[in-house]
Amino acid sequence: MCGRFTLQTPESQIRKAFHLPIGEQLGLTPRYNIAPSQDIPIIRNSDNGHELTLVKWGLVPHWSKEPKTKYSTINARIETVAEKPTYRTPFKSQRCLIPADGFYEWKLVNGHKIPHYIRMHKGGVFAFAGIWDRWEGDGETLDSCSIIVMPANEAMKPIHERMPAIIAPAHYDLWLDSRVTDKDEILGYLNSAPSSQLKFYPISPWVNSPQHKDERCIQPA
DNA sequence: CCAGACGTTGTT
DNA sequence: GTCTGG
DNA sequence: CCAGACGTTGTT
DNA sequence: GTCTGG
Repeated sequence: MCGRFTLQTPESQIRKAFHLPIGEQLGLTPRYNIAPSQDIPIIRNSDNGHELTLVKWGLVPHWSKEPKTKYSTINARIETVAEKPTYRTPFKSQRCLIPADGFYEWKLVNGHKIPHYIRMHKGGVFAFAGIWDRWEGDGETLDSCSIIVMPANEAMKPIHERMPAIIAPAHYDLWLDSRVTDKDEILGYLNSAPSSQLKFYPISPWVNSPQHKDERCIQPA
C-alpha cells in the first residue's frame, strides 16, 4: 500500500527528470509528509504534450454525484485496476506519473506499527504509476488521482506485503500514451524498480501525524 | 425492472 | 467501532 | 497511511 | 457511467 510519501526534489530537477519545459513553474516546495486528500503534482497528457499539474490525491470518479467518495480511492490494485468501475476508464486513457523521491510503509512488529522510509539507493526522483479522473458539476471542476499498488517485491517483503507500482524511465512515454489501450501491454509497463535500487530504514513515529511536515519525518530512528 | 454500489488493508 | 480530515 | 472526532441548540 | 442484487 502507499499512504504517505515525500517529494523534496526541487521542481527544476523534477521537470528535468520528466523532460518537461522548465519555463512555467508551479512553485513546488519540498514536502516530507504528503498525505491523502492533499494536492500533489502529476505528469499527464495535455494539448501541448506532457504537463506537470496539481490534483487531489484520492480519485473521485467522473460519475460521482458529489466531489468526494464514501470509500478510499487513494490506491488502486494492479490486479483489478482494469476492471473496477471506479478505475477502468481512467486506466485506459488517463494514466499519469506521480513524482516521488521516497515513501513510507508501516511494519507490524509485535502488534506495534513501526514506520519505515523507502527510497532509491542512489536517491533521486522516480515515478509512481497513477491514474486520474475529472469530476465536473455546479460550475466546479475537480481533478484527482490514485496510486496503483502491487504485491511487494523481494526488497519490500520484510516491511509490507504491498507496495506502490513504480514505472521505469524507459516506459514513461508509453505509460502516458492514451493511444495504448491494451490491458496487458499497459500492465507490462508496471515493472517495479529492481530490488537492488530500493533501500529502507526504520524511522521515528514523528511521521505518523500528517501535521508533522518537516525533515524530522525521514530521520532514522 | 429499480436501487444501490462503485475501495484498500488488515484482522477475525 | 467507524468515519473524516490531512 | 495515521490522528482525531464522534452532538445539539442558541447566542456571540 | 455501469454492474450487481433483489
